[in-house]
Amino acid sequence: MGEEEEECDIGLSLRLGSGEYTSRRTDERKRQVQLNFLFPSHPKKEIVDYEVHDDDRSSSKTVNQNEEHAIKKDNTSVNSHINKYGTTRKKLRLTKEQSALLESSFKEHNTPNMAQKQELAERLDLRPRQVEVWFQNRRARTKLKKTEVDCEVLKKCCESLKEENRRLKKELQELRSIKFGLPSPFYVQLPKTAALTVCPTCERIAKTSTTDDKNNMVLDVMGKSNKF
DNA sequence: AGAGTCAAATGGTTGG
DNA sequence: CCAACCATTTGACTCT
Repeated sequence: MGEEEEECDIGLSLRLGSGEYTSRRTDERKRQVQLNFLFPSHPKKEIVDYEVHDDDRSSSKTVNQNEEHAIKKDNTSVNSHINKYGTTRKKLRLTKEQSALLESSFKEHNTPNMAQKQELAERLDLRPRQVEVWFQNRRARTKLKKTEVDCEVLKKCCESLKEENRRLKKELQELRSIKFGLPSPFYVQLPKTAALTVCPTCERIAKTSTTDDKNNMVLDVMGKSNKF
């Protein structure tokens, strides 16, 4: 019949023919290479999606388990959408109990070792891979949250620096008007700060790090210029 | 309907 | 080289 069905059949036969599971990545990669070799035009993503439902990551027990969780929540919520390869990807919703236990163990250590994952998986009636994925996603969420917080802090910091900048500019204006004995509204634009900080006679560069220093410097310059 | 959430998939990087 | 991790993407599901 249709091309889609043919692809599905091919997928099934390959899936059943997978060898002994050694490691997630190496096995996946071996299959990917094999599939890419056999079907160079086959969409990569969907081949892998299809394969993933096979190995130890989704034993028949766990598929039933996932369905059970979904059914518990809502009988109609089990998604039976069938993709073009005849496979389904059901959305697992962790129960409150599962989430709570995962959360509490995350607080203890956010990167559990293999034995800890295994133990958690047994306690939660999940696969170790699911526990691993949950911790990965959880770390990502923590990091995202931290980034958001950091961003807020930086925004506030930026705002206060802007405010400080405005304040210093205003202060500088006032100091310049003091120098020329003009009231603030009659402020006259002077050369840039650098010119102000250098004494015209001795060419001494003044220190301008504090308000007092600036005041002293201005008074110093004024004192010298009075002698002219 | 579409935006948001989150488990899962995928590919890249890295330390041992 | 490989296991473990991370960043990003996908897709199922929920909420408004």
